Amino acid sequence: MVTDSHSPSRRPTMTDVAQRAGVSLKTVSRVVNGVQTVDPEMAGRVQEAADELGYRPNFAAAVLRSGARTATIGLLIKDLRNEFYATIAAAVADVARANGFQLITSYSGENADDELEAVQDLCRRRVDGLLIVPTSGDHAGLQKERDLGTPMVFLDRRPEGLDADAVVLDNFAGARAGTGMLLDEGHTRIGILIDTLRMPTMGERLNGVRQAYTDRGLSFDESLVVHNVATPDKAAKRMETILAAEQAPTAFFCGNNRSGVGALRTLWAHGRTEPLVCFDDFHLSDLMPRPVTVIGYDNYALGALGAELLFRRIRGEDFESQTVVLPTRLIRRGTTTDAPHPTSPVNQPTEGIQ
Amino acid sequence: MVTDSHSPSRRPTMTDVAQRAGVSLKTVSRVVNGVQTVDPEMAGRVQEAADELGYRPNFAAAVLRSGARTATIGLLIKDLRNEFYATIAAAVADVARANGFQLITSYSGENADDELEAVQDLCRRRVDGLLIVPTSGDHAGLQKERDLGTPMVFLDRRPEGLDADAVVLDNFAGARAGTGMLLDEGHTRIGILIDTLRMPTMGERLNGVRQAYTDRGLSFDESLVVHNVATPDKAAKRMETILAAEQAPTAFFCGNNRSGVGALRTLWAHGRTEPLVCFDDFHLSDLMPRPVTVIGYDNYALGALGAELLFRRIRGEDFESQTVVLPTRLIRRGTTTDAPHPTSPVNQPTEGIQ
DNA sequence: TACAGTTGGGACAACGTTGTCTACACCACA
DNA sequence: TGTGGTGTAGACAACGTTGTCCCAACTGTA
Repeated sequence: MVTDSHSPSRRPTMTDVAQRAGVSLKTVSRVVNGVQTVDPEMAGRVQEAADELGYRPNFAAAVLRSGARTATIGLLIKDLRNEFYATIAAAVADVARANGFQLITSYSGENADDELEAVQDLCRRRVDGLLIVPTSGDHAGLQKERDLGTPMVFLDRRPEGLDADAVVLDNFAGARAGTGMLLDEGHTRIGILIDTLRMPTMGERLNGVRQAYTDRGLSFDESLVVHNVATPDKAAKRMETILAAEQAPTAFFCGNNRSGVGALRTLWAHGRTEPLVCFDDFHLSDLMPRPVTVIGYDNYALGALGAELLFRRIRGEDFESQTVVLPTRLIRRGTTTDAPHPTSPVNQPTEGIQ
Repeated sequence: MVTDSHSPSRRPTMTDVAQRAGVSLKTVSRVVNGVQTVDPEMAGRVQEAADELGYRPNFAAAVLRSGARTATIGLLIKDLRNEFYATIAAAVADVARANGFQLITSYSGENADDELEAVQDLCRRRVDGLLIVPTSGDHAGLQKERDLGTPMVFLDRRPEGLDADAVVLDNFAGARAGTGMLLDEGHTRIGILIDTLRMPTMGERLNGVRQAYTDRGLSFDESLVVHNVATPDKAAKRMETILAAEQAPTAFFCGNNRSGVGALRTLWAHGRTEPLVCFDDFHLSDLMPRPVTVIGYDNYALGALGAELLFRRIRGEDFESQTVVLPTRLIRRGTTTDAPHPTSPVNQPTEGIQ
């Protein structure tokens, strides 16, 4: 049997460095942490030994002993291939970096159970805070984790059954303005394509649509609403049916960019020119063959404000749970000029997109 | 002076649970880890105590003691707002999740020093592996970290001055095919817009352009190459000058999607119809007012294959450093049908985009 | 009743680091 | 020469967990 004097790939520890430099463990600790009460000659020797061995401090051990922060936040988010989520992630990453924190990006899952499991894993890792872009409905399960001392901020959707901060969009006002524009242009039969109403944001947008009708003393025909349009492909298919119908709408409102893009594809494939308003701006929407009016917002700010809020909590600031509502902006293309519309007051972010 | 019997927000530990359940620390450990040699009645009592206190295992402490993996990988990447990087990040996130790992997404920085610093921070945190989408030129500084036991895989660019795995695109073949198409259509004055040649990928693409000329016995006019086109705005501006020139090119080749999008903007704003080939596909490129031919590739596969490679290393597989070259595909729009072109052999990924 | 074998639970040390306390050497000053 | 202060370094314990070892209590059998 061969005795291996040292396991081959074990990382060197402070003890190894101390031995090599002929000093105590604690002195190495002092040098590594830049404590000034070490004789320069000795510090030099220690540094040399550390370099030779390729010593790298074990951050987790230091955190464990000192009770310091892990300097890590978690982000629960769905699909980074989606421009909307990717921009949020970019904003959060920027703020984390500015604060010297690392960011763990985790999947928010398909339902409340997945979400809870992901949160619990991050809590086991003792992240200092969590940003959650929820997919599920009920967040009551997370209350316990928050009470246990992990601050949470929700992005894009208000938490349900849970007392926590949030940064959301003014979905109602945005949809109201977008629909209003179409109504004011004389359209009364507006086809509405939305994703499932289990997403509260969709409900808010649909209510905004209804309100635009009410504002003008018009009645809204609920049969013009097409539900569960979750993907561009679905939207494109549904549009085929809609356009073929006898009394086809003369204009369209799409609840998000996925349905919007799909609907446009079909519309243009048939050479149709019905105006379409899309909630969510999307990349290159200004380069499209026909002007696309969109309801845009500062997506980056959504993430950045959420992260800032979280860091205030992490720094120990204590305040009532708050919900920041970000304004949307109707970006008219090809009709009149861009015009902002009234919305809930909010500290307007200054960060630009791109 | 008030003695605080227990600090207010300290998380409960195994010791606390043990005390409450009236068992030993070790028994709690056994229950938490699902060891079967515990009396069910006692296990129940422990579980109950743990639930009441809101006990959450300290993952870092467990890793420290047991010497297990941190089950974490690091991803160094630049700007998630860029569709190219976001897709890579999404792929890496998916593979990490499939392996039960968490993903720390960190910024790869502007230069080799930033990059090294980011890598070192992740090594202090003892990530089990690193995926790097490099921005800098020289990676020799990372050799040490790799030797110390952190496997690394480079994405999109080959490592320089460092022995490590990589997954890259066949930039040369892609550019050659794209330029070849324009030449075969009869264009000989092709304007070339590229970013800085300090990006080796740009050099490979430019060489592909040159090769296309050589293939056909044509000579390439280097004065048609516009360098340092780093943003869409820059591309749009440079195009203004180019179009105004006396002997303007009759076709264009853009080195990446940033320059491509900017160039198209100016081209279309002037109602020009010169064909343009763009390296990198981009979102909605098929919905553009005029057909845009692009050199596309499976971006998601780039990230996924890199992550798979990394996990093989993490699992302890030992093999020579390898570089996987992903094929590109010339996507002709508005001219003929899509046609793949010959390229280096590689196990073709099956994952689709979106 | 005595003994071996099996089962379940606790005591203790260790992972790699830092906080606290103490010890020693040196200097200045009385 | 004694005293006190300062500057530097080491000993020891502790962070929250798990691995190892051992012991007590059962079981079944001769």
